[in-house]
Amino acid sequence: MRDGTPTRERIERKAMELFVAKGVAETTIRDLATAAGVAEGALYRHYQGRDALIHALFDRHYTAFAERLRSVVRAERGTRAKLRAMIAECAKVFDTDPVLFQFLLLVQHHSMRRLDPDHISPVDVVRTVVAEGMAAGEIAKRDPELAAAWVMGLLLQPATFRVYGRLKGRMLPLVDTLADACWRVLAA
Amino acid sequence: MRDGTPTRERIERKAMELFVAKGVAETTIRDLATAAGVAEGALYRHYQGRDALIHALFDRHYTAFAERLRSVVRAERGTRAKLRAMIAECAKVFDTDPVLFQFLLLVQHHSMRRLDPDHISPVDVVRTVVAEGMAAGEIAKRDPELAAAWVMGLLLQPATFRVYGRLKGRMLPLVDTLADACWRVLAA
Amino acid sequence: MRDGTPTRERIERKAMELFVAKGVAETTIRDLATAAGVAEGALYRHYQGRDALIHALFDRHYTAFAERLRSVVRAERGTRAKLRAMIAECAKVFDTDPVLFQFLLLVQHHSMRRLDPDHISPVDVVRTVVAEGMAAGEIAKRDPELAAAWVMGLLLQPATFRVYGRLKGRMLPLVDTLADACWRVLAA
Amino acid sequence: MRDGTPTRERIERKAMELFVAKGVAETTIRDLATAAGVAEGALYRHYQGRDALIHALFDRHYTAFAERLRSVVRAERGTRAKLRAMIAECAKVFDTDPVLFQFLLLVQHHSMRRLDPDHISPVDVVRTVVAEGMAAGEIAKRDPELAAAWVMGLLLQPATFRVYGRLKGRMLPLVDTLADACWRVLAA
DNA sequence: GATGAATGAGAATTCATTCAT
DNA sequence: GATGAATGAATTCTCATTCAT
Repeated sequence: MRDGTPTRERIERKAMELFVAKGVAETTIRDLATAAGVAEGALYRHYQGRDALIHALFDRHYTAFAERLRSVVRAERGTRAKLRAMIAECAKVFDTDPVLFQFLLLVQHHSMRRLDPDHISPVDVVRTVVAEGMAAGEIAKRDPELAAAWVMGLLLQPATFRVYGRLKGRMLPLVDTLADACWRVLAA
Repeated sequence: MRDGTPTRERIERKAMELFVAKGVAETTIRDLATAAGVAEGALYRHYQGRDALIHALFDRHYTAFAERLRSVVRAERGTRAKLRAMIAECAKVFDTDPVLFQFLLLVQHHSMRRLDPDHISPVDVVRTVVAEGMAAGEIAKRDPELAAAWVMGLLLQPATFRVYGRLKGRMLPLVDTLADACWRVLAA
Repeated sequence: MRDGTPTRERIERKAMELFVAKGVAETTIRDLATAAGVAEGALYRHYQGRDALIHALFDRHYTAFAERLRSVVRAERGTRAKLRAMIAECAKVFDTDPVLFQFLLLVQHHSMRRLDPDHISPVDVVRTVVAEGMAAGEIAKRDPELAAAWVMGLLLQPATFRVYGRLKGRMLPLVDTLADACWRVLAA
Repeated sequence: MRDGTPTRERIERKAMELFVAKGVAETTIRDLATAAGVAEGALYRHYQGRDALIHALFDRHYTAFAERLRSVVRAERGTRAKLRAMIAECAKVFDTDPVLFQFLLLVQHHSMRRLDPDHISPVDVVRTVVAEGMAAGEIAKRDPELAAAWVMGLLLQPATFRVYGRLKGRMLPLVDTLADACWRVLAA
């Protein structure tokens, strides 16, 4: 332990930072080892190989994030409140740990195709909320996949703009604005 | 010319297909040469190197696509009609040439970050339309970047879902649905 | 071509020499490349990888040697003459190209298990000769595999002793001695 | 002691098995540690390093085996009986402990080449027996190294065929057959 | 004595690019 | 313009050995 953090954790944190900063394909084992302050070979005690490390990282955080969403959703009553809670949770992550948020954004382009199918994904959580909202007559009936896509698009595209600098400032103050936009799109 | 198509065009077409199918970073010169039916060295007749090929490809199509959007927008009067026209144009590209659509809007690569700043981008076109709509009082006044992000999110996220198989069918029949959604989000 | 020999041939010749001199497992790609006078990467244009190179080399020479044996056997009439011809051929190889002979000796410890089963092996040639000799009543009837093992043992063990320096001199002068020994063991 | 066997013995037994099964060069310290049920570092308590382990293992058993041969030889009178006794002893080892037999006589490794010169080897025992047989006029006079090679070849090649599955069954029933073959080859 | 994470020196492999033909 | 062998610099991965616990 170079700085008190267990090696494995340090590797994963630095890996996430590098993946976000340079891209997954552009980050080498050497980059990871240097950033984590260990020898290259040390990574192979913790992961089978580069791909395994990447996959483990995506899998774990993607699932953990889905659980977080599910948890905040469960704490609310009514579709609108649930949507708002999800958006607030995302905004909180974005503002508190932008690296994690951006890392999760990368998922689409990498692991999505080969994620453990029995793990739930954030998309599933959104989909469930809107599907239940339709069943309850709170929002208009349509393909729940499309509705879920809209919710995600209304949230993720602004986040992406923020990442690329087109939008400034934190996301948390935008929560109500974003939630309202979702509601206008979905409402019955 | 192996099949009547000039070499350069064949290279670019196959390159785009590979970039979309495997990712830009994962596609090697050898892959490109094999797919295009030429020797590896031949690529260097046409481009300075790998990066130059990627950049040329992206730059050309990205700008052309922006021009197409600008052109359909110019043909319409009124923000709602302009938005619908842009969405229809995107849907047309998505259905006719999904490879091009993914290459331009969904595939991650470095070229996205370092576009020639004097070239307009599709995002700029969208931004201009919503900004003008706000100025004309047709849609609610807010940060035009945010509004542009919403329009793009409402379009691109469903497209992404289609690519990954969560949504089925073509995009063209969805045009009105998508345009309506945009309108609900933006309208004054 | 560094010395007029095509690269691929040069690689294979040097590889054989190194495998015999240092052992297969102890010979690195770098060793091979250096000996052949090419860059390490160049090997990968000719072989998929290290294992493929080794396998190709064994496979080719083992099969070629079996063909040589079959050919000299076909030219003779009578089991005794056939045996003598095989032994003479082996001795000739041993004296002319000791590296090749030793390389073939290595086969047992490597590729034997995974040789292409439709290729004939030197062992098969020997086995066929003794089996036909038994059928013709020229040599005693017994398990042809055992008889073949004996013939090979009487030949290969002296060869091995020569390699390790326990026996001196060339093999060719020993041909009649070896053939007689075989005959004493096998004869009816 | 994981299973009652002292650690050191367990390591050596498992090492021998792995060396025979995968080859000496192909067996890693990790393989050895895993098979023996100890940590990698623990091996260094017992041996200076990998090579020392291999050497110790080979040296000890090779010498012990030579002693066994010498002992059975001493118990017999007459060259024919001595040869038969050696062959029987080998067959017994082959049938009882095939791993040991293969490790000593069939597996290729460097230790074979750098044996302590003051230790006798099984080959020396054979050589002595045939040399004495020649001196006693019991077998034909010729190069004793060649005669020793023949004896070993007539024994080891069938053993090799058994290992690779060309011959079936145990070696012990073959003892007389093998001894007779040796005798036919060597006899005056 | 034992553990297993960590090291560091290779080893195999990949790949953009060059160049003789 | 075209070819594909060759280069050489990275890159991933392996593994004997060390060392703090």
